[in-house]
Amino acid sequence: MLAFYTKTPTDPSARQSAVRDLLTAAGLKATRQRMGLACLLFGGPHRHFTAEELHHEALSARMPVSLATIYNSLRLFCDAGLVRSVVVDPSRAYFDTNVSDHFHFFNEEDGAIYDVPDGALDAPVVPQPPDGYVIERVDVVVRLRRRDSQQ
Amino acid sequence: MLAFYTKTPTDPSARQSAVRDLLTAAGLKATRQRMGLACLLFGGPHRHFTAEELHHEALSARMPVSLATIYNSLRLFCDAGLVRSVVVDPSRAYFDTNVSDHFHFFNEEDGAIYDVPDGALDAPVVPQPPDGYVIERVDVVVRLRRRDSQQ
DNA sequence: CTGTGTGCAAACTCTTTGCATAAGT
DNA sequence: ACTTATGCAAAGAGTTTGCACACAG
Repeated sequence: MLAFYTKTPTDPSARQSAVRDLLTAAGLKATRQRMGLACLLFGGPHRHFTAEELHHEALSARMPVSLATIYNSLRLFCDAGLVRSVVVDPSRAYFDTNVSDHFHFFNEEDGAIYDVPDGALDAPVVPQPPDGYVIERVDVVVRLRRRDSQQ
Repeated sequence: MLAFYTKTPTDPSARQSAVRDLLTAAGLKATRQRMGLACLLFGGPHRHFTAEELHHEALSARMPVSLATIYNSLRLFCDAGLVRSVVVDPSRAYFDTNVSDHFHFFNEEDGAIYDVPDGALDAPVVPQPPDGYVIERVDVVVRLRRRDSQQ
């Protein structure tokens, strides 16, 4: 999938089939809606987004998709490892097209998420998990506030 | 507040007034419901809980409180620094009576939260925040899975 | 063709809010 | 007394689901 990012075809039809391959390789049927969403998500640089944002974006791009399908597709993409969820806000689900290990800045005031640049934050030393458990993932969220914001 | 934990009075009426002091010191009116909730939360060792759990617990302890009041009180306690929120699950708000800096294990399967023992995980080196922002907090969540659980 | 995905609307969960009543200082 | 908190029920957000129709393989 990384390859997809590093050499996304600019030719529309080649790109179309690259997206199709991406989906089928993940074991997903290449429906019109999923193709459209995958194009939006994987056609450019990595990004963070909510279901709602992706929905608006799809509608703006003249891809009629229902919000329910957005949620369904995102769950499938997540299970397939094409995107990952970012848990930063208890009231909204965020997603990230960058599924590699990395950490996040989160601005609670406007809901913006940025990647912490690689190396800016030492990978935490993984602690011993409780007996009988294995570590699935270590999430690090650096919560931000505008410097001039009062509390 | 730490003092409250290290020397919670066992004498009921002394304890009652310790809880009252805790609330008024935080600038909160000491109502019956808040006193009851504060007793449940701060009377023993530190704990993690959801609004729903606290509600059940209060009802079991014969303290009739509405769920709305639980939510209102938790928000106030949070603002007052008596408890902190733990963001681990996009569908539920968790709270923690331990407001000091520490990290969490989270078992997604049953929703259980444990503290990572101090020293088991190096405090991450705090990265340079984006211009104009200051770091409010660094959250670290170690997601767990049962060793024998398939995916 | 056959099975799966989609859209819509309605259900569902968690959380917040409005308003009349009750309680704290 | 005066002000603020409470309880209830209803509203509100975000997400999921059921079912009829449409579409991909």
